[in-house]
Amino acid sequence: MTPDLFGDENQTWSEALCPGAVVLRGLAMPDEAALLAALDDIAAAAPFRHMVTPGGFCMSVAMTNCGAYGWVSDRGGYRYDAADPDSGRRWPRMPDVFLRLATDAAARAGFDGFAPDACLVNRYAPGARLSLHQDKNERDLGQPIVSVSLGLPALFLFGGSRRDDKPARVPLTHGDVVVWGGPARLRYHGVMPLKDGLHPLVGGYRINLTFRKAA
DNA sequence: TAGTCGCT
DNA sequence: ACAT
Repeated sequence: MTPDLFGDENQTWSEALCPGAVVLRGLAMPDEAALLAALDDIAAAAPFRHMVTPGGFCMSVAMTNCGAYGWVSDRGGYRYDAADPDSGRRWPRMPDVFLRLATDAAARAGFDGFAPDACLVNRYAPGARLSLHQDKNERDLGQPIVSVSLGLPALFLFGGSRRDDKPARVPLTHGDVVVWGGPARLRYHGVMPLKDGLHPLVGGYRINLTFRKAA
């Protein structure tokens, strides 16, 4: 199934057209205040930073992590590391409110037993973007990806298994959760440059929580 | 190619 | 295309 079949820009995808991928719109967040407070605690312990790609470019998205493992990038490549390279300390533990949200969303998307040990926290300021890429540094590709959107809206690009497959354009906003796994696990994805705005709870940013089973 | 840049 |  190719992403072309999704059709027009504003058309939402469906499980029927994209096996293994689900968008949960406005997922109920039982304790949104606790979620955002936990986010602040993580950023205080492991500050957002702009990582460098193997090509030597500074990423526009600012990142931090929580959980047993964190995704890091430098001139040596991409990898998961139990320690924050900036501090040498372990990443902050994954808050229970994060874990519940991720496992509930995965279960609702048909992936029972998801037990993430890594949560990459991406912060998009206006103009920040992520070019098309695959998540393939995880040990067990049988485990899905759970992506939680907070704050400003963004246009998510969901492509095929080849870089030159035309991506579907999926608008995502605060409270949306995308889950992909199984046949969709290695699909290319990215985010268009963020537009300016102000979210009442999050401010002038989009925050994305990406849950993975890294090890 | 988790990048950027330049030309059609 | 470029360069990692």
